[in-house]
Amino acid sequence: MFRMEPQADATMRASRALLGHVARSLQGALEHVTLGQYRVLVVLASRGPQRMGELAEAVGVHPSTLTRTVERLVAGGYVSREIAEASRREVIIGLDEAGTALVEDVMRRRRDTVTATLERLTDDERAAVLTGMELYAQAADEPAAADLLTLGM
Amino acid sequence: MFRMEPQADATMRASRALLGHVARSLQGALEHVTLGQYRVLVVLASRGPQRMGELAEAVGVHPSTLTRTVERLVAGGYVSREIAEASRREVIIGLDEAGTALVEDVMRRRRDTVTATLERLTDDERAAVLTGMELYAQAADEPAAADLLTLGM
DNA sequence: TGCAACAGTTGTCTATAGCCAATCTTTCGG
DNA sequence: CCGAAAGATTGGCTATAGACAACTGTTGCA
Repeated sequence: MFRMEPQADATMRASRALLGHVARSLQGALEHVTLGQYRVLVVLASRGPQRMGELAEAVGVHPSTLTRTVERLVAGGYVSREIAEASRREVIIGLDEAGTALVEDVMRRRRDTVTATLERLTDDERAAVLTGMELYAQAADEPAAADLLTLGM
Repeated sequence: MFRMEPQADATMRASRALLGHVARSLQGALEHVTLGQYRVLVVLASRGPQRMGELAEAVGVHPSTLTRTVERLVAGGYVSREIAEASRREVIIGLDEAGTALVEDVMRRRRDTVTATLERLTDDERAAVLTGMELYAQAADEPAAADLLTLGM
């Protein structure tokens, strides 16, 4: 029977580092929108335009709550809000320019930080990181979208 | 000139997986306290008892905001609040039982998820993950506490 | 001893988030 | 073509967070 602790420890340490990078990438965005609002943007970025109902379901809030949140996002130019062609009682929310830019900016920052970290390593080390990260990512369950949303991914 | 993208991609994927694990570990706690309140608990867990002023500074909020937040945490039995022996104008906040339990529970869940992920790998693969994670953790700047707090780490 | 600086709290205000119930419009089925 | 169901919004309420200004009590120093 082997001991899991050393690996788990190393992974927890690396997770702290990675999460520090994730967190830092979010800081800028959180000066413009709240975490809850950012979560809406992330859903739209990954799933494309959505009906209010789907969106509320995806984000996990009451439809009436989403109405107000979307109201603020529209006011900020982050999302667009239009009546569906097919059915006039449905309302479709989509990412607008500011929203797209915000999400892309966060991703770019995150990626830059990761890249900067990797650049401190030698080629061999970098290859080892690649292998380790790929294995971990594969072994992990596909992270439930709902889980990630908690933290605005 | 080499291409950084593959490594950065893999690392971003792994970060999503890890972040999913972090988020899931937080879900339970967020049924009891808000993310902001949890951040206070995390600071206390990592730095030990603090003065109100230090704590407000660490969490990055106005002292008056912290007064109210601490009020709620005391009411929930998460933290203790007592006047400093040395100076009666200072107030020391410390983790109480419920607070300690909450933070430990989150950490335990997180660790369990990581461990479960690693258990799906062979010994060799696990060793490769260990190596990769350690290299990345070393190369990363020590994550600024302030950054981690954004996500309640 | 007396005053200035320090540490926190309290009062007041604004913004966001969250829910439920009620309402309005639209769509769909009989 | 009429009533029920669907989709979203509005009104009303509570809780949290956040800031600033004003205030209270405590230290420390001159």
